[in-house]
Amino acid sequence: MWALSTSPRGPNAPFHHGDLRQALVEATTGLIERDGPASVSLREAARITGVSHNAPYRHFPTREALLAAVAENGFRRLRAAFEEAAAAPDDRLLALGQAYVRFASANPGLFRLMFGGDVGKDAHPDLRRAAGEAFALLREAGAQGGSDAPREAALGAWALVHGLAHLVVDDQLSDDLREDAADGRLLERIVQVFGPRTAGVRRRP
Amino acid sequence: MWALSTSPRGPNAPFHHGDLRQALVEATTGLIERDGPASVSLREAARITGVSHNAPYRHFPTREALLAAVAENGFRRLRAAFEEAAAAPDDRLLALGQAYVRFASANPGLFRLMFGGDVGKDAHPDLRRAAGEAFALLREAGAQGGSDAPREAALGAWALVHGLAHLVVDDQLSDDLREDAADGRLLERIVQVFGPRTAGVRRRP
DNA sequence: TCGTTACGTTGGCACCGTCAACATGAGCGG
DNA sequence: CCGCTCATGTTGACGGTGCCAACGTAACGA
Repeated sequence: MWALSTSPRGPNAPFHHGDLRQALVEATTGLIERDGPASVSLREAARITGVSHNAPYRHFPTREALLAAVAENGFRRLRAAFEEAAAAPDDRLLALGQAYVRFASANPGLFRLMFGGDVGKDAHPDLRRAAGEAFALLREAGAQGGSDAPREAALGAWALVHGLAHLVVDDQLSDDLREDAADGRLLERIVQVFGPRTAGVRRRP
Repeated sequence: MWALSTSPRGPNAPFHHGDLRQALVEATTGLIERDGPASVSLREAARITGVSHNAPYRHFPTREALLAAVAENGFRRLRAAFEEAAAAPDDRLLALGQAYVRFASANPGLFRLMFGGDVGKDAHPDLRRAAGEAFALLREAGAQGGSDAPREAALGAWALVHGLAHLVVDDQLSDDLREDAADGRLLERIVQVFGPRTAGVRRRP
């Protein structure tokens, strides 16, 4: 899905790259998905992009900053997925949850980077902001659930979906379950037997 | 909580350490809690333990094997916590969930190592076994929930608690929520508005 | 046209994981 | 009690990594 070489950049390429920053983010995204966030290397990203091992430092002060940019990009993509899911005519909250798990299944490495705690949102405010914007839709949909304890209900829903996504990306589920999780069926089944306790929330009777 | 130096081992310590393997596991556990699983170094663990940088290789074929041993130890401790919680007279499943979140709150680094996917259970069967044994109690308690879809109910309960634990260790919760999560109150409140939909699952009312 | 400056390169440092060769001494057969 | 064996620990080396410092290149505005 992710081409590791964004632009080969032959031996007599121009001195200036053009958009090295974006190229590095894309190359790193590919590396993360291939090797996991822990073993991604600044130097290899540079190699793939076709620049010297120190060029990245003109755009990112540190390796973690590069990873933060990749994670930030991930949160933007997650928000786009949420927006698409929120347009669904049926159960909006379920659709958002399914989008969440689907995103994690499709980009396990990226998901682990975004939520693995290796980047540290405190040191990267832009990352925190992007994450907050991604979850705005989710909070909004959770708040209008009609529960008498909306805070707890929303948190429970988030925890349930977040946990399911983690079980997928950390490979804790059997193959068939992982498959069912990826396309949303598993979450649908879970929600049928396990959800807000308040009255009349059974969707699609 | 974890002393980083297990035994200073002065300059004229005996050639043989005695129980280097265990000492390395303990030192590494401390390092993980201090710096996170990603930035723990074999050489520093050796330094702390007071041996040369290559001594660990007599006990662990690779850095990942050392981390796997630490994670395995973590699963044993988690199982002990489960056993203690299962003795609770009240709601056993809730008590197990609270123990789960409490363990994560008390050992965030270790929890991230155990579930972060950086170790890979496939390559370390002992780790997989220890994890399975830790969850035996949880599965058992989940199965006797009396739901008409026990598989989905148990998975939902696991996902909810697992997700809540991840939200804690990955620092996604506000301070007061994290505190409430650590001592089990938050999970109790969540379960009151969000739980199995089937009737009569409240044990010992 | 020419200087400023953003962007990229070369070279070096300390640290890391890992391999190979060697040193030590605990434990056992005699 | 001696001496051998071999598990355990040490020294030294190699390539790779993140990052720093110094330098080259060319895009662009005065």
